[in-house]
Parts: sequence; structure tokens; C-alpha cells
Amino acid sequence: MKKGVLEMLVLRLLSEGEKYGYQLISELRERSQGMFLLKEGTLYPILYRMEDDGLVVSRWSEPKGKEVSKKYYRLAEEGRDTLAELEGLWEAFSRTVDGILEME
Amino acid sequence: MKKGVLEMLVLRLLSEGEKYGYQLISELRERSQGMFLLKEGTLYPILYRMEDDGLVVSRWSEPKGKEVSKKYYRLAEEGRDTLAELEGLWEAFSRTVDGILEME
DNA sequence: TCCAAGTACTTAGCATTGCTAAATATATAA
DNA sequence: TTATATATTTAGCAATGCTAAGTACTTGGA
Repeated sequence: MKKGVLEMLVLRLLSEGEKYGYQLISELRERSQGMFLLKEGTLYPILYRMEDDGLVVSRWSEPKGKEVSKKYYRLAEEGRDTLAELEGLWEAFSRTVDGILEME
Repeated sequence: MKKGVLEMLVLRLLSEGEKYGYQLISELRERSQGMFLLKEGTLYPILYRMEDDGLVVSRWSEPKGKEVSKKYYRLAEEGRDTLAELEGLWEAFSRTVDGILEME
């Protein structure tokens, strides 16, 4: 059921500012009240794909002190457009489904 | 984006009475205002899968006059339960997605 | 000091879902 | 007779997401 929606949600979270992979996983978990429990094997390929497609841009952090280096992703211009598109699609899609379910 | 939702919608249409494949395709097209344009290669495998899983039962019609014989599907008990389940999932899912999209 | 657990990223392989495309068959309309 | 509409079946493929495992570092507890 989640097909395609994950990409939209990741773009949505990134629209608030740059974030790294693990952070996206926990934010999705919290903000969905446990409905989106992504494993790394689910999220990272999405990020790589979106980077290939030019929707996001990544950079490695220079770690301060003992910190581990993290790979931060931020929205590219194209990602912003895609996000708007996907949100429109989602609205139309969910309204249509609700409409069919509520018929009669 | 439609992942899993198609099965739910087909079950929903069948909950109104027995229907045949081609009919389901056109009802989905009309009732979704053209958002769900299923090809046969999409719908029929769904029906076969659901029959294997015991969600629906099929019968061939005895054609009257020049009519072509059609394969009618109706909801099995298990299909009714699954439909209720899927509707609950859909509600929770779409509310969660909307919630994340509307944050801040 | 060692071990477990948490953080963080990567990759391989697979299952499911839905898609395109084509084949078959009959009925009807041009 | 040719195209179009109805109706079902099947093959093969692509996208998406899943499990699972591996690497590496840090932190906390025994």
C-alpha cells in the first residue's frame, strides 16, 4: 500500500532542512506513530535513487570530536517540484479511493 | 502508489454483488473518474490471486442467446473479512500520511 | 577490559504488485 | 469484410519495498 508514498514522505521531511538517513528513519517512525517502520534496506535505496534522479543532493559531514561522519541529504530544486507533484497526486488519489469506498 | 489498494477496491465492488472481470474494469474506470484505468493484465491476475486465497468465488454464466459466457466473481466470507481489514488499514494509512504532510 | 547495544551506512537477493503486450474468441457496426 | 467492442488468458518485465547480512564506530555496563 505504501508504494510511492515513501518517496513523497522522505521529500517532505527533507523540505524542512537537510537530514541524514538514520534520522529520516526515526522521524518517520515517530511522526507516523509507528506505522512507517523502515529498515535501512528500504530507506537508503530510496535516497540513492532520488539522488540519481537529481531530486536530492548529499554531502558528508566533517565530524566534530568523536562523532561519526554522516551523509546529509537536502532537497534539490527538482525535488521541490517533484514533492509538489506527488502531493497533488496523493490528494487526488486518496480522495478517489475514499469516494469509491463511500459509495452507496 | 496504488499498491494493495486495487485489491481492496475490487473487493469493495464485489461486495455489491457478483460481477465479471470486464465489468469491474469499467466500473473502476467510471467510479474513479478515470484515475483507475486497469488493463486486463492488471485486473485478471488480481482476481485469480484472490480466488486462490479464498477471498472470492467464480462461476461461468450459461449464456442466453448470443451472449458470450462470462466468469462471475462473488465475495466469499473470507473476502468480506479481508475487505473490512483493508478498509481499516487504508483509513489508518491515509490519515497517517495526511498527518505527516500537514505537519508545521 | 570485554561485550552488548546503539548509531550509521551499504549491499545482495527476493517477493509482490502492477505494467505492457499479445493471443484467443465472439458479436456488432460500418 | 473489416474494424471495434466485449471478454478472458497468459508471458514477461519493471518498480518498489522487504529481509538479511556485513562493516564500522561509540557508549554504557558488568
